Parts: sequence; structure tokens; C-alpha cells
Amino acid sequence: MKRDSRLSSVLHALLHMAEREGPMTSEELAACMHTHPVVVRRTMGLLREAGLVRSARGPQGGWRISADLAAVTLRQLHETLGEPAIFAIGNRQEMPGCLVEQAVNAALDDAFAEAEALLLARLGQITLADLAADFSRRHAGRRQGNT
Amino acid sequence: MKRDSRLSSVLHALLHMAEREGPMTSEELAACMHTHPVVVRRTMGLLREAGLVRSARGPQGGWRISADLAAVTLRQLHETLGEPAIFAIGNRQEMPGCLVEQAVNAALDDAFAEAEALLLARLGQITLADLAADFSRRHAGRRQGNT
DNA sequence: CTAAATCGTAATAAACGAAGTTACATGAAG
DNA sequence: CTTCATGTAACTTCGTTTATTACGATTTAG
Repeated sequence: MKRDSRLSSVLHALLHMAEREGPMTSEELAACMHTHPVVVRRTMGLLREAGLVRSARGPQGGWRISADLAAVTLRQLHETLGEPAIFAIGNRQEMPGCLVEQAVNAALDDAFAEAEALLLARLGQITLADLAADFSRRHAGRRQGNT
Repeated sequence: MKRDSRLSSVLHALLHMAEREGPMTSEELAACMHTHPVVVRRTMGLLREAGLVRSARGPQGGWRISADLAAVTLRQLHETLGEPAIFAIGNRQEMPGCLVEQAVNAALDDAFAEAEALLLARLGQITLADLAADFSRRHAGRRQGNT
């Protein structure tokens, strides 16, 4: 299945931006994420609407973070991306008339809702600052090229 | 994203089969699940390999359950279906060289692994018998057409 | 033995959504 | 006014799931 990797993408982008003084262009971000500049603009555009980053056009333009790293959680980013579907498994019909299917859906929905709640709670506990700190730790540990 | 609905499908099928004395043909199952007979055979074929159902060809043939409803958990069915990917969200690259991406992946993988563990544990607690009982309860409650 | 019912399965098409790409408009800096 | 950069719509590509077609194999009835 084709998985939505935008959360992973924006985290990668934000952490690279955090490592830098000046703004980064879509082209630079695209290069380090192995994707296309337009994809970067599309995705980062959502973060801009949420006030997490700012963009500037023209020479010396690009993207920069406009939020406190310690105040932004992964859950918030997930929401900013439009809360895409978390599960790749689901019910056949959402509102079935068949009682058998209603019983099946109820059981599955319950289990999935619980897992989703746990996941969102977890994502709500992790901030960009946590990831940046983890990156620093890894960077101090190994001396290796980064994208 | 296109969600895998086979677990929901086989549960629907198994519960309908449980409500019946004789075998059900692929065509009958397909009709009550609003799908195609070949899809039914393909999916039920996996359950047959696992010994959960048996199939017979020719007139009076069809599918019937060959396992104890109380002994089959939803987790077991998930495994029987080949443990399809649970999440529709994932990392961009699984084995990145970039340290930033490694930090991002580590955090996300952790959170997702926890949610997956919870979900599988939940599915492991629910048996077909539980669903059948829930169906009976609904059936007794409302007097309504079933597929 | 033949005909009909039914599963078994491979191959192909359709449907869908994410990501990638192209094209062109807009705005800022020098 | 030229260049650099974002903004965005439109379209293409790609991967996955489900649906469909086609044909083969097996069982029962008469």
C-alpha cells in the first residue's frame, strides 16, 4: 500500500531548517528529502497556514521556522496536515444495514479507535525540540555525512 | 488511501456462515458482501489454507466453517490474511543515511510500534464467538432485515 | 457418461490516492 | 527589468486493492 509519508517529510524538513540560520529554499529542501520542490511547497504551505513556518519570495527567500520547537508536537503536525487516515485497514462499508456487518464494524472500530487514541497521545508527547535533541545526540555520537 | 477491507470481509462472511446449517457458495457470500465471487474465493482460500474453513466443489458444494468459533481470534485472522500493513502513514525511507531522518524515523517508529502492539493485543482478545454473540444481541434488539 | 454446479487460479482491467512533474503566474531584491 | 523564489492549478506516474474475465478441475445427479 502507498503510505502517506508527509509527516515524516515535514519533520525532516523542519529539523534541517532548525539546523540553519537563514531560510532554506524549496529546492534545497527537496534535494535533502529526495523529492520535488513543488511537493515541498505544497506540504509546507499547510504548515504556513498554521503559522508554523513562514515563506518569502524572491532572492534570499525561502522557508524558515516561525514557532518554538519545544511547543510544536508531532500530533499538531499531523493535524496540520489534515489528519490523514492513520490505518490502512478498515471496514468495507461505514454505515451498513446488515446486522452482521454492524457487529463486525463495532468490534473493529473499537479496537482501531483505541490504537488511534494511543498513537495520537504518543505523538502529542513528542515535540520538535525532542527530535532536534535526539539528532544532536546522534550527531555527537557518529561522525557521518548528513543529507 | 485505499484501505484493505479483507478482515472486515472475512468476518462478515464467517458470521453469515455461522448462522447457517449447510455450506454457502461463493456467489451467495459475494451477494451478501456486495463483492465478486472470485474475490470471495481468493480471500476465503487463505482461510482454508489455515484450516479455518473447508470448501467443496460441485453441486451442494460451497464453504463451511471448520473451526471452533470461540477459538478463533481476530488477530489470528489478520495473520491468516498475511498480516497486511496496518498503518497508512509511514516513513519516507526505511533505512536513511541522513541522521536527521534517522532521528525522525526512530521517533515515529516507536510510536507506531506501540499502537500496533496495542491493536494486535486487542484483536487477540476478540473471538468469532464474541462477534456472533454481539450479532445475536443486536438481532434480538431490533427486528430488521439483514443482508 | 454427460450436464450442471461449483470451486481454483491466472491474467488483466479498473479504481483510487499519493507523489511527482509541468506550466505559468506572482512578488521581492538589486 | 531581470533574476530568484514562492503559489498554485493541471496533469502524469506509480503502486496497491478490488473487480472482472476466462478457463480449468472436480463433484453430483440422472
